[in-house]
Amino acid sequence: MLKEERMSMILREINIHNKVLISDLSQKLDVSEDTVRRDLQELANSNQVIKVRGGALSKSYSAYSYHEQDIYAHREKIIIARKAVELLKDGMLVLISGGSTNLEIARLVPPHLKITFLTVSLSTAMQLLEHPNSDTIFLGGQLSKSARISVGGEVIGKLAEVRPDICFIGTNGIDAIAGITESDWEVVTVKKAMIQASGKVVLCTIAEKLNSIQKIKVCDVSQIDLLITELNPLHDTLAPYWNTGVQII
Amino acid sequence: MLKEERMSMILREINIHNKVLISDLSQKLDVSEDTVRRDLQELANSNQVIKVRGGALSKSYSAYSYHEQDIYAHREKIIIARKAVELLKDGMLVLISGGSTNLEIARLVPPHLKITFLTVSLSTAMQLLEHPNSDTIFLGGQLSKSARISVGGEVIGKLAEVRPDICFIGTNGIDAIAGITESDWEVVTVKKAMIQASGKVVLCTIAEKLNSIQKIKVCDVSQIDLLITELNPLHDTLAPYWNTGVQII
DNA sequence: AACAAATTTGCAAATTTTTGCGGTTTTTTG
DNA sequence: CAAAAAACCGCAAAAATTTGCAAATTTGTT
Repeated sequence: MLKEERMSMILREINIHNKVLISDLSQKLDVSEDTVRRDLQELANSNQVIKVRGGALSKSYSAYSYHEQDIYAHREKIIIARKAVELLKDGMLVLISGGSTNLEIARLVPPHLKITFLTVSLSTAMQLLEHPNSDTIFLGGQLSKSARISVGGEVIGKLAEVRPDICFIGTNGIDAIAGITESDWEVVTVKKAMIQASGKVVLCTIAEKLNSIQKIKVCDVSQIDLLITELNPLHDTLAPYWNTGVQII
Repeated sequence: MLKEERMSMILREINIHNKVLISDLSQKLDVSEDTVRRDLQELANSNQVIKVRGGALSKSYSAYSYHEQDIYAHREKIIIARKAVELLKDGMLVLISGGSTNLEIARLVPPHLKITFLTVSLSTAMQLLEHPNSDTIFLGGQLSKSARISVGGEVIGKLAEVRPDICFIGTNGIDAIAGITESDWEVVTVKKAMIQASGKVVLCTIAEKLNSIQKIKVCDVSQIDLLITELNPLHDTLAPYWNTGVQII
């Protein structure tokens, strides 16, 4: 294995877990702990990670995260993202929205895939730029301060011109009867347009959001093709959704 | 086997796998490791691959990329940004490009100002979102991995539809005779359009970049309205620009 | 076709970089 | 304070690169 390859695997590991242990890496990469230590030192020298005793931390974990609220329910979101990236295939046109779950998906896109991503989220776009083989297109427009995505007519217009194979959206509210609901009018408008545009709609959300209702409706559950949570599809919590026509994984 | 034939096979291999080992190639192509090494060196010199010890990596393999989080010449850039934000007035439509100097400007926009910003840079946009009173509009399009800005027809088209009061751009090369020059064709195209669109063009650059020339021309110095560096306008280094018609502060 | 010039290739020796390991020092933790 | 874990140090083996050079190959010209 090339040194740079090894170091990029370390970086990737740090991006995913926000931390690494020297002992883990040594085992996983099949090199001595000293080598891992030297690699981490080098990455720290070039300001790419933060070296700490026993391992290293993601820079974003300490420095950047003044926006991103310390990624709530990170573990669950990783489980969801792992399921989500399974759906990706070479050559796809993929629409991906904002939110921390989608950001996690962007992090976990397998490096070898060649995909064209469309996004409206600044942080998702930044993450996707790290991917070696994929193109990213940002659908521009007025930026929403709260959601940190572009909203308004400009985006809606663009969304009417594309036909993505698949679309990943998150949500703050989903209920078997009330459907998908949000609290921000502009965000709802964009999500509606995203759902309208896409061949297959995937909703990714932690189980906590199940059975919660917000003020503005995005769509019915039946308009979602696939629902991804961190739970087993047969878990009781998901029972209300078993007969809504949506596939659950 | 012809040399060019061999080198194109190497390139293909790199494009498929994102990396190659000299030992592998030597065996597969039935030439000595030295020959492969020289080939890779040549491909690296012409900027087609990234040479590393033991093999080479695809250029797009950004994992080992050095996106400098720590800002080079930060002190100087703050001086420049302080001068730049003096130009901002309530109600302006301001176009602002990427680069660390412009990011610094975005940081230092006085909180009370009500401004509408247009930008093509992800990091600048993120910074501008922190501003309490200003709106930010992102001009979307295909994102350039290296420059981390949107490029291509989509952006150029949008730029033709707006008429900002003022535009802040940075550069890697400025020379009194050669003009403003850059090394990335896509970036040059966007900057040209930005200059074309704007009422007043402000170039912000650290003195180190003065009198350096890159490969592709953006415009003549005379097309710039205002040049901002960290130096006193009467400093010797700026002498070549005194009679170019550009105002210096 | 022949031949000289220029380029390319392979080889071996010298050099540099990387890596693992044992011993020592420093830091953490109870 | 003492035991354990991690980091540091120096060294030697292994791997990769550089360099000089001669042989082989390609190119251009008559």
